[in-house]
Amino acid sequence: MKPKLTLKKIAKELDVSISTVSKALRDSSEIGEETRAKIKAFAKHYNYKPNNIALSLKNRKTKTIGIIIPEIVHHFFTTVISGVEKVANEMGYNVLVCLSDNSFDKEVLNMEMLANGSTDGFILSLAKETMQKGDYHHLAEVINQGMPCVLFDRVAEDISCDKVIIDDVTGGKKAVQHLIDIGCRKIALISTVDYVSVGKLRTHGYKQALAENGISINEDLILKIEEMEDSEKEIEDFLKERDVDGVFAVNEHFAISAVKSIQDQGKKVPDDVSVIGFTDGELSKRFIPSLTTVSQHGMRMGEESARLLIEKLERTPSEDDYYKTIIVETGLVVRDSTKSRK
Amino acid sequence: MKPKLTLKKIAKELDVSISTVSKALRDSSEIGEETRAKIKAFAKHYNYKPNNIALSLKNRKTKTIGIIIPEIVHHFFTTVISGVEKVANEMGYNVLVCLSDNSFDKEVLNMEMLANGSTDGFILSLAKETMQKGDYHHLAEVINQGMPCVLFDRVAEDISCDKVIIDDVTGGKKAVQHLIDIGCRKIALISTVDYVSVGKLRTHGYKQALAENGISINEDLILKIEEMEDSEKEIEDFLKERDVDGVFAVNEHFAISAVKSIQDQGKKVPDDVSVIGFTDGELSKRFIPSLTTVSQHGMRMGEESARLLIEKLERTPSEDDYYKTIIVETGLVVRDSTKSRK
DNA sequence: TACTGGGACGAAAACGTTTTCGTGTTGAAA
DNA sequence: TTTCAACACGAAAACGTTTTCGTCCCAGTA
Repeated sequence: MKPKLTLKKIAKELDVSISTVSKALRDSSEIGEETRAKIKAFAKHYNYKPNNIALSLKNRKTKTIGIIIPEIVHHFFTTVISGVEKVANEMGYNVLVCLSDNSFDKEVLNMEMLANGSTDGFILSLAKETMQKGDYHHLAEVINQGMPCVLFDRVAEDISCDKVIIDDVTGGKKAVQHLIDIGCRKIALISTVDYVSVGKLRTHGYKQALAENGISINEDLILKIEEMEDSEKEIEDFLKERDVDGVFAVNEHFAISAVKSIQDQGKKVPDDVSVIGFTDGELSKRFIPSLTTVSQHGMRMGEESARLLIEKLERTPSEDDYYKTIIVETGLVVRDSTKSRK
Repeated sequence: MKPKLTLKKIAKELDVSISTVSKALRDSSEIGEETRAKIKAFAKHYNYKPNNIALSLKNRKTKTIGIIIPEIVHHFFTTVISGVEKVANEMGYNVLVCLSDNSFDKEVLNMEMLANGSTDGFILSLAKETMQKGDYHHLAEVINQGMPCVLFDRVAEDISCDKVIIDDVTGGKKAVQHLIDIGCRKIALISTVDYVSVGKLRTHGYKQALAENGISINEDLILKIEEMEDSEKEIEDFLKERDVDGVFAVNEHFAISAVKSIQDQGKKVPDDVSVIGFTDGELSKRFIPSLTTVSQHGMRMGEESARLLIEKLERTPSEDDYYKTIIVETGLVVRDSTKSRK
């Protein structure tokens, strides 16, 4: 086991000064042809690599960006990470992933860690608990310290920073419009509680689509789910007592639970009831019947977020500073769970 | 925007020396009651947090561990990350996630980054390409430099370091034994090419189970898939021409493709053919019929890996050093895709 | 011969910590 | 009055870099 090589050791070995070694390795013209060659050969032979930590301290930048997500065992978020990683790597950045577990406290903790020099900036999707509390002081504080920050998907209106979101309203509208187009009239909505912004917005879209098509909104056809754990049963109970010909679910899981309970009732998807989900994941794709969904392009969102962040990092901070919000458009992926009933 | 507070600034502000501030904040008895209180109050009020990078440089440890995985959009790996994160956080460590994209070059690059001071050690599952090449010099080198390292799931026999694996042979055997127990005799295997260790080992288990039950091994019932992309079609073609009553697939995707093509042939799962998969993911759980699988306990593997790594990090390196291999046992989760045919 | 300029290199500061080892002041013991 | 702890604090080195500014020497010019 040989300990890591440093400039100092090279210097001692070759009997020159540290500065000379540093300059030689960076191809400074200050150093004579001969010494330069000697030093570079030595460094190469013993596989010298500069110490990242020392560089970070010196340059006051770490070349790593942090990303904090509510949960990792979730297809959408992993595709986002994937996108972030991709452009980060292309631009020479590392990615530090943290999980908030949807907990406010963990989110605060994570941010504190990342803000204390570990990263140059970060990308964040808010924890459910944070949105519920509506407490964003930790964000404001870190941003105020000059740390660039990009919010994605689950964002807070009143925080001023870059954002990458999808147009949830339009996405929801698109989904419901599809159901209407294929002839559904009694359309149920399975959503989350309102403090989760995406749930609220998609519900908006649902209502808009109905309104625009002259279909009256029946609040009894709207289910709002709080706990993922009990969702399956709740959905089953909900659908059992209602006569619907279309279901719009705000995520994959709800959509699948809906399909199941419809089938359990002896009805068929899509023949009797059409079902459409949100977030295009492996589950939707491979389920039987495969699910029609509104796709969220997580990869693209990750890429955009990373690009936005790095752009900000590599500019002088003063250069006309303003915050962008990028809206990545949703797509409708029509599969087997919806079918025209004309 | 206020720039970050440092010891130096506090010192200047309070007109004491840097050392005094440092000591006061660390509650050194060297510093008088009064000054200590004053400094701590000031630091608290202005929310001083020590700079992680400087600490890392000083202590020569970063309190972060790296994890390199072949792909993140994969349920198993995300559960592993989840496990790693959990125990890492408990022990006060951060987690730096890198993706090798199953590419040898990216794996090498990632390791070099992580090894240059960014992390204290790392956790790794080999890229497919790496296993194919059988080239582990990058690993050997980094380990030789004294960086602790834990391999999980896709490991290399001839690298000496800690390892966390499942008993793939026994897992495969367990699966096939289950099929045999419920009365299957013509059992197909859908596996990966042999250089992916897990594919090879599970194939072993398949053969062992057959042998132990006096069923002859028919190589024609074994399919080895190279490219994920074409897998669906390959499986379809394979199953179309063969008469089987049971299928053992080495992952979720293959299992689902198998179910689909069996159904396309007009046969029923599990009535005509029982199907069992490997790796218990969301897909298996929510598919209809839900899949019987061998569960791999990714979370546990992540936890064990992290524990192993941190344990090594926090011991003096000389203290009787040896390498452990932890085998986390697989479980059989019986669901709707297998059924006794007696 | 005296001066100048530039080539080749080294010393030292800086990034933000921690820690070891002074050093100056006080109060009490001799 | 002298001496010596104990106390409270500061200076400086160290971690591994990069970079600015010297410094030295030699060759070329006046």
